[in-house]
Amino acid sequence: MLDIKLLRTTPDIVRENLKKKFQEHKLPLVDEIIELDRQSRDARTKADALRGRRNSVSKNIGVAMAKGLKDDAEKGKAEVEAMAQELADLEVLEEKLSVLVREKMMIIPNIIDSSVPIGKDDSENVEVERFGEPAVPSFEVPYHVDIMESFNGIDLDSARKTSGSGFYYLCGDIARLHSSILSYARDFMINRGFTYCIPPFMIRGDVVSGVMSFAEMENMMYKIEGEDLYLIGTSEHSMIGRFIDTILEEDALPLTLTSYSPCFRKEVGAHGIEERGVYRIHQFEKQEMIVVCKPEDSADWFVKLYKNTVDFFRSLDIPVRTLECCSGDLADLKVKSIDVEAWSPRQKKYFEVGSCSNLGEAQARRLGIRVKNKEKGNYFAHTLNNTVTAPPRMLIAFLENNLQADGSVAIPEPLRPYMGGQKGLLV
RNA sequence: GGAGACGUGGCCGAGUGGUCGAAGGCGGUUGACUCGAAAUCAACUGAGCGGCUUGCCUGCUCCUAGAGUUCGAAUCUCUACGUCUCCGCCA
Repeated sequence: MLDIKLLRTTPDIVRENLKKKFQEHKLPLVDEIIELDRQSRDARTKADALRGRRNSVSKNIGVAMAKGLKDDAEKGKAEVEAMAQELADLEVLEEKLSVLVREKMMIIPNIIDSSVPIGKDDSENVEVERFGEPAVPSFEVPYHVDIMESFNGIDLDSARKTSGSGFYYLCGDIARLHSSILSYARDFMINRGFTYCIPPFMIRGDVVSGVMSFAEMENMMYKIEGEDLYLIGTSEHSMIGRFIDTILEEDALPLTLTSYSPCFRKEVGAHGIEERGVYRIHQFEKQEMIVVCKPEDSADWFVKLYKNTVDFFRSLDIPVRTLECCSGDLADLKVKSIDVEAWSPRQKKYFEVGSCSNLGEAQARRLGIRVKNKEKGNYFAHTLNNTVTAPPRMLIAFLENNLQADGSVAIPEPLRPYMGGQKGLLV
């Protein structure tokens, strides 16, 4: 959500941005909003004047009553009553217009960063950089479920019976690997100065509607029957929700947080949920990073954030690349976004394992996350979020890249302490 | 789950129909004193939106939310939501 003042004063910036995002169909909205905003302020001004008059007359009635001047008091009452209908009508109009302006403003996308590549859809996303050699071994790399099964590490059949498709039992060393990766990811981020948090895994409806659009809510969130509670789709939901309607002290910034949570997603409309395996599932776990900072710092934090993920994967010998989201594929709330993709030696291509986003002030404006400042006045913070790692999907990359010719899986050095010192998993 | 209490500014807390946007305190900022923001004293210190004469100007809105009573509501009525305490249950 943009500042309406930006639209009032420099509508061309907003129009230009719409064109860059290939949303020409929204261009008429700009003038519509400007006109509605003008009407809205006009109604507001008139209503304010009437309310002001009512307030002062009412005060005088009090004074007159105290002095026992009955006639003066009655005269005042009559005057207020006379303007009551006009005020009531104006207030209805005021409400109607301001809701309309807000609704339409919600549809206007955030101004994208000047560095975002222009493109229509995900086919035009741009590879930024590769890290590590995307090697293809001489032997054939099996499907990840087969690798897991070779260690008796997964039971999808039972999960289907108990919970349906899109769920899994991880067992033995594979389950241990899953937990180890999360623990390592947690410590990795703590070592980089982030504060570790475990947030609520369920949140109330008003928080949900604050942090996502209605469509997302319908397609992603599981609701607890009979309660106003939803299972979180990512810890970002509860981590950002924590700051709704708060005014932060400037010197408390930046907030650099890393959070763990299970994540629950309905994945309505997403294809591939039926795919056998743990690529797209209803339940997974994730180590996340969240930054709340001053506007001038968010661009730097964006780079730092995705580099953390790159470094994390590289420390586990997994080749990755960064793929920048082009203008047309960028969600409306985002200023800039980059995916971290891991190399799949089996598919001989990269696949998404993390997503780093700079939301600018858009999220903060929606949620009322402000920073206290006497001179400049309070302002909206910038918010960013990024995945450290999200197993079990991450395990696909891990197993494929660390698989040896004999079917064993090497455990990279940093992970060994979390795996009881094992150097590898033997079949 | 049963019973009761309560929801006021960054925090604590007063306020039961009329200069109440709200006493007092804590915290914060600034100034004085000082070698020194240790102590003391003084002043200032909620948020949002609008107007113009852009001023330390002015108007409106906000005391959980919504509806109602009234000339006028933080204060009265209703509803919803939330929180706390005790009991029960439980890792």
